[in-house]
Amino acid sequence: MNSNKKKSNNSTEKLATLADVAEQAQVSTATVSRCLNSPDRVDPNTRERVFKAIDALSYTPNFGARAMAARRTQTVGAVIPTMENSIFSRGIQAFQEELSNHGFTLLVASSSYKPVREEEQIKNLIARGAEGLLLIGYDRNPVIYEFLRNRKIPVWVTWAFDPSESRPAIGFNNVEAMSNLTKKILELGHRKFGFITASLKNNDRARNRLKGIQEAMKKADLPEKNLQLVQTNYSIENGSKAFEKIMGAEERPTVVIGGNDVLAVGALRKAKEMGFRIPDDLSITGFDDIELAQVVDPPLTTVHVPHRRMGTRAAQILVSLINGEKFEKSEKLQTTIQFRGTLGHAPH
Amino acid sequence: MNSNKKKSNNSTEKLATLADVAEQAQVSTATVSRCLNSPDRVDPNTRERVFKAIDALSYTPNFGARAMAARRTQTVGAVIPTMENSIFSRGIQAFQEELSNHGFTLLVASSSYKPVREEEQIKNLIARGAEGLLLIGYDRNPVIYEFLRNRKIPVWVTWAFDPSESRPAIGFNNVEAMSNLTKKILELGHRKFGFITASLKNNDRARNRLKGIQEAMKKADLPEKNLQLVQTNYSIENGSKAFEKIMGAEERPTVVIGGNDVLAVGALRKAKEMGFRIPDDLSITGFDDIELAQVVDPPLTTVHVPHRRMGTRAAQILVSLINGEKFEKSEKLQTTIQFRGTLGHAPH
DNA sequence: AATTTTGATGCAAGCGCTTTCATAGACTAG
DNA sequence: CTAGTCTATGAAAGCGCTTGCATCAAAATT
Repeated sequence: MNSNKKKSNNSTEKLATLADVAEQAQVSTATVSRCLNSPDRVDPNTRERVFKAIDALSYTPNFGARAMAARRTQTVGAVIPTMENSIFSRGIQAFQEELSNHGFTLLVASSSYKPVREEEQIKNLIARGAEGLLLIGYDRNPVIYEFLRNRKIPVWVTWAFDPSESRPAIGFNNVEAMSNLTKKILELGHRKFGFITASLKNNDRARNRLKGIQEAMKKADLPEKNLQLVQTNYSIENGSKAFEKIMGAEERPTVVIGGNDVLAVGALRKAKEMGFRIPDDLSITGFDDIELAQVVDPPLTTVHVPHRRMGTRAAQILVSLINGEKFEKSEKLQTTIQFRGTLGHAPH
Repeated sequence: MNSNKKKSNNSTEKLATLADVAEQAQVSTATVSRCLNSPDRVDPNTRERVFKAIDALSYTPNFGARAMAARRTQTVGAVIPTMENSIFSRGIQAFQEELSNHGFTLLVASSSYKPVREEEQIKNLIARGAEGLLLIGYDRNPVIYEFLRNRKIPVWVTWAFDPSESRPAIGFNNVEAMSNLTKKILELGHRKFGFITASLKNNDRARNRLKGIQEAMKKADLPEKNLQLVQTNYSIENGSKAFEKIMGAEERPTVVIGGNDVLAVGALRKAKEMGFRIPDDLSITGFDDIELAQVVDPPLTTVHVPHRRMGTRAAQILVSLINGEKFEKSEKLQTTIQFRGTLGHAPH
């Protein structure tokens, strides 16, 4: 293009490097490096000179170069399905705090619930030097696991614990959690169910939650047709739409179970718009117990998940793994039902 | 330590490198590199051999090495105050989508509203090769700006537009937005105000929102004491507490303005708990118009911010800047008042 | 006083890539 | 048939750092 592109910004002069600092401080690059990485191995006077030079030159170490030379990045990656709502934020927050305690940095990426995008992000994180990976749920192309195994990158699955899966994980049993909730719902006399879920494809957590409902229903001798299912993407708006769809059917359920809180809240909103009194005319439940659940009216009855504990523990495990410790056991965390205002007796 | 630490995981065998691929495919490293970066510059047969080798070895390029050799990272960084609620998520989502359209990757970090942490994160992003930076609001140590200028890293401020600041930005005028809202509130007869805000320190957006209220009140000849102020951190819970505090005072306001939706929703929840009928007994307003605002009951009257447009445009600007184009003009986006159910006439 | 130990520093070899420049072969044109 | 033009490839020089090894002076030990 035109020549002024060359002149501007970052093109002309180069940024300060370790070598520049070394020169300015009249020491070798080795010494500067030591100042940065093990300051006590260098004489206080020299150190001061070096730091002065660093300041003067606005020097920042080049992470890539450092990573390459040291063959360490002190970085772990996580790819979560979405950052748009706060389903994962509390857990990830705890994850990163704990990592930070161990001197690690977290790189997060999101997949938008798309397998292809997840794969890209995984590779991207690896390329950026992630020494360990946190992934949500089990479901993904085995090729990825194989790839990761080849590259010897420790991986840990979270947000799920499924005894039928061999891969180690830390999380809760989605089948059990949902089955427990369903039992409570059954006790309250409900016999016709609606379930709004994320797409079941590529989502073991969603499938297992469904399974939990189905198992509990079966135990109560309810036929499958008593469960009306709608799959959609996680968003409040979609929850509303799905709710409308369910209520448009001839046989209306007396309870609508949300695959997560976001969906449930969407349903709740629409339900109120449509004039349902909650929980007298209709019950609604969620899953996750994010902050949202407490601010809607009535507050949402939901399954409480120990997000923070999950995140913290996951960090500890991953750090051990990276440090070369063997570690193969899954850990199961308990969920509890958080009774609030949206679950009541079946009407009549 | 014990020797088995050495043996496990990533220690023993090394990962495949470009050179390994080259050897396996019987070509030079240059050719492999070309296969990756400009595939059409290499013979189809060779290319196929190379890709086969890449697959066979589970090779992934080392980002750090590439960045160093190519002196490009195609990465931009953003540091936002928090990921815990969705205030920034929509804007950042749009930001990243647009970046992605231009072949850039986004690295996000969060500062937890702490200046020190923000500085760390900025340096971290720079170290990781961010070629441009998106920052929220103007307020920060000038030293940082100076540092960034030295390093020739393009920076753009967003989520704010303040004509009195010289630094270029894209965002909305917080003073104006809040002043407009306040005028509406005044028109409805309110004379006593409560304002729940984030800490005013290091937060120009919060300060300007306050200023907006104050200006409008002054224009209406209301004394300063008619505005009761509580500073707290952004969270629903804190919003509730702040609300309690405000209502504990002898002179109760007839309207409580939330510095953002999260705070407002916390106030709303507590207000209902305390038995206020909203908006008959008391009005409440928010700021941001995040999804949360629509699901509370009554739905929150708030200031709508064009998050997505802001993010998209910010990405475009930053990309231009990185490509060496000159670009110094701030852009102002319009906010609108989103009237919903929590703002009504002053009681009596 | 002679020897050993210690501490601070420098030298230089890489880490895994990109890219310039050179080369060699295959074509095209005169 | 020779000169000129392409095209596909390789050799090798770095990019900015860390770190093992060597060096040397000063401190500690004998």
